Amino acid sequence: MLGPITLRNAQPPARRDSDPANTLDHVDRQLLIALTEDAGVTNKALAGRLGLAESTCAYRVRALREAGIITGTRIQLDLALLGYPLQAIIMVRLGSHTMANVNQLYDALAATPGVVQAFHVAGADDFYLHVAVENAEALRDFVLQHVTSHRVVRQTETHLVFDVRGGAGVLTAPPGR
Amino acid sequence: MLGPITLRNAQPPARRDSDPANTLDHVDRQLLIALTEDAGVTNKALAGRLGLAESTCAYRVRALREAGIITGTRIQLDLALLGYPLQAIIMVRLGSHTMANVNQLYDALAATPGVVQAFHVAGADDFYLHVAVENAEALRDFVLQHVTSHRVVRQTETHLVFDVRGGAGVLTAPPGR
DNA sequence: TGTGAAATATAACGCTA
DNA sequence: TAGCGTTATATTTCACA
Repeated sequence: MLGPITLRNAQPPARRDSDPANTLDHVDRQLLIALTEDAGVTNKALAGRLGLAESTCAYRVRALREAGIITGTRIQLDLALLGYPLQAIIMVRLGSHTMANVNQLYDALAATPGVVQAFHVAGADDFYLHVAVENAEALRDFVLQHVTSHRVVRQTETHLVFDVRGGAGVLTAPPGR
Repeated sequence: MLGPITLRNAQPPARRDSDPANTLDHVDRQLLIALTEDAGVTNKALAGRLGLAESTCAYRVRALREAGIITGTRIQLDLALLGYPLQAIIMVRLGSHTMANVNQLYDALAATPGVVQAFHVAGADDFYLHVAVENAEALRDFVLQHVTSHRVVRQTETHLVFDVRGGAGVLTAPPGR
């Protein structure tokens, strides 16, 4: 695996400071695309796929991590197999929008078990919560116990999720190239 | 890295068939939590953290993959650093809901560059698209060129995303244990 | 970019409880 | 059946040319 990196002598990331996107060349882009499809690919396979030397490939991936472009790697779980087959988007609207209220609630909601992702958004609603639960009853309990129980929450709206898909992402069509 | 696996003789996943969630023991749970935090952790470190033998640790992770609980690993990208600092949720409502219409549009939207995630939902709206774009102009163009350009799309509503966070996930509080 | 050597990870095996 | 330790193989990492 292209694991944690500690650079000792070289200083690769200097190049992507002020305008990172424009310093990403075609090879970097291809690397990111390949790694987005499967982060578990070995350096050898990755190098072979792009026609790079293994040493070069490892170096560039390391540089992408150092530059902060790649922020980490996550596993993907089958939530249904884990016993949480029901997903929903819960839209949360506050009654009071002081900075403290908003931030505290955001922290609390994101830390609530069952929350897969939390969006802080502009507009009439304040947060969208993507949650996964065991069943309809658990969903009701989730909203009552962990969302509307917060004083600042004025209103919620729960939308059942039939399906979620990872999208194409941003890397398929180079922006300025 | 706990990479792609090709089992040759052993058949580990037999145990989690009919009721997978209930066969997940505490060790599996801890493994998934650790891997969710950082999928790039080495097997050695993972084994050490949980107090398992390395061989056992590797075996269990492999079994989780074989069972389909772990469906893959993805890298996380800093979208802003990549030149896409603006994120939005676009709610999409159709005018006609034939199965073919819905599925075709879902496919098309998910495959559109810039789409990070696509939700197919119940209710008045049909899809929520989480998108990342270069700037406000690109967002407008995205909606006009890639969403409302589809005939079946009756209405869209775009909500700016201030911030997204990964939530606590489903694994922090064991369900039946 | 390539090479080689050391460190590490993985897969497979046999043994134990 | 699950866990452990060992071995052989594969892979990564790092230093140097």
